[in-house]
Amino acid sequence: MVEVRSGEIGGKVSDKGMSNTQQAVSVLKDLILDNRLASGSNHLESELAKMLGMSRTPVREATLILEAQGLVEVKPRHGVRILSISPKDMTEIYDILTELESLSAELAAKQNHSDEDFAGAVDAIHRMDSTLKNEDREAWAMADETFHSELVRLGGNERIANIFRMYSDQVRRARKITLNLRPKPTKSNDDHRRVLKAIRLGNAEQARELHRLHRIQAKEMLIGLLEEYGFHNV
Amino acid sequence: MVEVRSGEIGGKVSDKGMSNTQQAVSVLKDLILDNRLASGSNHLESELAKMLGMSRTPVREATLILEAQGLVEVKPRHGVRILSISPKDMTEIYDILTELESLSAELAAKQNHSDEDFAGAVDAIHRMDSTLKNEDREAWAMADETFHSELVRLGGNERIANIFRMYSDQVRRARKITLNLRPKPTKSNDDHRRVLKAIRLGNAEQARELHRLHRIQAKEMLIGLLEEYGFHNV
DNA sequence: TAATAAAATTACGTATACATTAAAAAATTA
DNA sequence: TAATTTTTTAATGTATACGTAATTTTATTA
Repeated sequence: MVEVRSGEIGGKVSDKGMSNTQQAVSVLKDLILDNRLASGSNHLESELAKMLGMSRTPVREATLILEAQGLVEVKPRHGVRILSISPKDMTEIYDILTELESLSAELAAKQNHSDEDFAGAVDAIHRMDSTLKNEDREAWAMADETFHSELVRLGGNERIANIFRMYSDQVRRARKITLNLRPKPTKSNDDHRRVLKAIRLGNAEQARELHRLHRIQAKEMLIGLLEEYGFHNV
Repeated sequence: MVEVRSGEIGGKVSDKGMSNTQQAVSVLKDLILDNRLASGSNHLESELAKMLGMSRTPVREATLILEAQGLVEVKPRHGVRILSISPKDMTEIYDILTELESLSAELAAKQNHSDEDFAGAVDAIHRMDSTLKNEDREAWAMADETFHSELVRLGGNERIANIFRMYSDQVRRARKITLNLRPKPTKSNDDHRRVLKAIRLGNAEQARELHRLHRIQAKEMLIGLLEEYGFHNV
């Protein structure tokens, strides 16, 4: 049995001010995204409670929150089921992100952002370049996600940002798998550069369409890989 | 003090098989959407528990779920705050729905739906026509929401359906207010007819763009009305 | 009186107890 | 043996108890 608490395995260093419920959400999410709670597996409330070193009450609350976020399914008397992601799920999520990120690009282009506002996105692109040179795909993926997240932030729609975070969590496992199967993502870096340029020039429609295309291509490659390699549930 | 339980005021007729937590979610949601729990107001867990005739535990769980759905904010020691909707919130939500519904129209057009599949949408349009003739705007709004919901269903992306439901709930109060301020929504009916036609003809790009335009116009009118009449928080 | 400190209140977060009921196991019957 | 019924087990849903800490009230001081 795994004993998981903040300072030990859980990950997060500082739990200060966090309620047990919030801690449980955070730790469970980490465990799920790391695949240490395997997708498809079931876990009783009491088991998780023992694992997290707290009573059932906050664990139960956490599972309800995670269920609302789409990471688990609470099935009475069968425990909490860690949801897996199928190619169909990936398609659904990528379709949504394609639309909402493209809209974000459009909205970002329509605003009067300062150079400072773009610093995060510029830095992300730089890191994508350098990590790609070093063949560090793990780090490249992080920088890539940062760029997308910056794009969404620049768009200024907070609800899109929430949706983005939620679905990024859900597809992380699948992305990790395809990361080393896919060809070297040189084009992604170029795409991002072009999108950012269009945004900075205030060219909303172009930014939107460029990003949309980028996303659609990324989706097709990813789904293709998942199906080609037979990952029907991740 | 208001005593709210299923058969009495709560609304839902059958609570069979529903846990108290689920009932609490359902009843509280109804109360919020009906504005019987006013937006902006705060309510202690114990108050809601007494109101719903159950202990704090399920009520607390319900508020966490409703918080994850964006209807309330849980503020320790200040109670549960019923969130209000500002024009900015409306803009955010309508922008999201515009994209996701337009995508749904596109996806629907790309599928091979039978006539039966379209029955719901066709019926909704008929009801929009008849209710408009009878000047029954309340009923018109219901039919309109049904059409949009059918559109999303035809698109086949379940996550979009979830997002749609969630945000429809959030904007219902605001829509109700503008319903009698707006001009007679004749054009909406025509728009829907055209979108549906494009979908049935398999003209994905046209369906997408038609619906997109429809949504953008609806949004601008709605936000315009809210601001014109000074509804800064609904 | 206004500002500060002390005391009282009380809402929340959590643990725990327990009834309910679904699932599993055992016993019975055909 | 296979199917059915009964018994047992145990996970959940809910109520409740209670410590903690934030807030409010009261008292004290300048």
